[in-house]
Amino acid sequence: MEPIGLSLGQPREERADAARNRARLIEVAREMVAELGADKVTMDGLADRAGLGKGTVFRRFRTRAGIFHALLDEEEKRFQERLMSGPPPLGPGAPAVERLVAFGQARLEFLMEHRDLARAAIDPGQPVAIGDSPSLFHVHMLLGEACPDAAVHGTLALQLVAALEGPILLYLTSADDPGAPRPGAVASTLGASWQVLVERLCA
Amino acid sequence: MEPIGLSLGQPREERADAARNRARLIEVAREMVAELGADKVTMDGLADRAGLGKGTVFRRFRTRAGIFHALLDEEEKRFQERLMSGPPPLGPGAPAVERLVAFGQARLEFLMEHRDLARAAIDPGQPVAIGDSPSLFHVHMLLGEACPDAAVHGTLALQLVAALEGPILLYLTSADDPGAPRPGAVASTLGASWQVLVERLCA
DNA sequence: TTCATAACCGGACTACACCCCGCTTAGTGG
DNA sequence: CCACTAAGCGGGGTGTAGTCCGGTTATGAA
Repeated sequence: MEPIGLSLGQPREERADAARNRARLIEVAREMVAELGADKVTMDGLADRAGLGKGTVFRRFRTRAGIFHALLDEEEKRFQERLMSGPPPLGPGAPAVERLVAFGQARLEFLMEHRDLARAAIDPGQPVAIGDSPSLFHVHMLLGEACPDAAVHGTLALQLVAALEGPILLYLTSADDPGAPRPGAVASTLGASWQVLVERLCA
Repeated sequence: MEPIGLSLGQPREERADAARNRARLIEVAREMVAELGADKVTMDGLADRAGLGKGTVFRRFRTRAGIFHALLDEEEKRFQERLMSGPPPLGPGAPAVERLVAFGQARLEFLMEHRDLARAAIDPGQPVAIGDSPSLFHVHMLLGEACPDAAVHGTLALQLVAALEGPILLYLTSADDPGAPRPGAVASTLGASWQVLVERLCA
C-alpha cells in the first residue's frame, strides 16, 4: 500500500547526521573566515578542518558562494527581526518615508559590516537572487505606502535596492584594502545621499 | 650616455608583435563569444585557436574577465561617442534632466544588448572599476547641472549609476535563460522607472 | 650588419571549484 | 531486533584560471 496523504513541500526532512554536519560546517567556516579571511577559505580546507569529505561540503552548499550565503543568512535573519518587530523608525510604527530612510541607513551599515561575506556570497555566472530578497520586499512595501502615485513600484523598488546595495557589492574595494576609507564613513556618506534620494522621490 | 628627455607615461610603447597578438586575440575572442557564448570561452581554448601560448593570453589580459572587458571596451567607445558628439538629447544641446533621462535609457539598451559580455567582464573578488567609469563621470556632470542643490553629488551619482546598471549586472538572469523576458521589454520598463527617479529627484 | 637588452613567448605546473559513483548509515516497517 | 531503502558520505578525478621561468625575438644603437 501507498502511504496516505500528500507529500510535504520538502520531500523529506533532512537526516539527523546531515543536519549535524551542516551545523559543524557552518561553525568551522565561520572560524576560518574570521581567521583567514573569506577569500582564503577553500572547499578542501573546510572539509579537512571539519573532518568531513569534500563531497559533503558540496552537497550541503552546492557552490563555494553557497557557504558564504549560508553564513550571511544567519546574520540576515537577525536583521529581519529588527525590521519586523524592532522599535521604529526601523520597525513598524513610523511614517513610511522615515522607515525607508532608516532602512537604507541600517542596511548600509549591515552590508558594510559584512561586506566580505556579502561579496563572497555572490555566485559569478549566477544572478543574485533578488526576487525573493527581503530587502526588495520591504522597499517595495514601504514605497507603495510612501508614494502610491509612482506607478512603476516594482521596478523602482528594484532600482532603489540596487542604488543601496550596488555600491557596496559592486564598486567598493574590499575590506583589507589598505587605502580604503573607514567603513563607518562610507556607510554614513551613502546613507546621507540615500536620504536625499528617498525624500525627493516621495515628496 | 643616457638618452635625453623624460620617459613617457607608458614606459615604452607596446612592441609590434605584442600589438599584433592582442589584435588577433581580440578578434578570435569575439568569434568564440559569438559562436559558443561567453561562458564557454576558456583561456586555453582561446590560446589554441589563436595559435598562441596561454602565457601570452594572460600577459595581454591579466584575467579571464579582462578579455571580456577588452571586448566590451570597444563597444563602450562607440557609446561614448554618442554622448560626446551625437545628437541631443543624448548628446549635448538638451537640458540636463532630459539628457540624464536619455542617457539612462540608452545605457540600459546598451547593457541589455551586451549583457553577457558585461556580466563576464566582472572580475569576482575584484571591485568593478567605477571610479574612472565614463558613466559615473557623465551622470555626475549632468546631475551637478540639473540639481545644483543636491549637496551630495558624488555619492548620489554613484547610487544612480548603481540603480541603472545594478539590476542588469547583478540581478537579471542571463541571456540564454529560456524563461527570461524580452530584452527590449526589460530595458524599457527599467527606463520608465529611471525617468521617474530622475525627474522627481531634480524637480 | 651586428650586438645588447628588454620585452615577449610558450607550455609545463599549481591550486582550486566542482563532479561522480561505489560504499556506508540513518530511519522505517515488520 | 532485523531487513530494506534512500539519503548521505568520501575522496579520487576532471577542467580551468592563473603562475613561472628558460628560451626567443623585436628593436634601437654602434
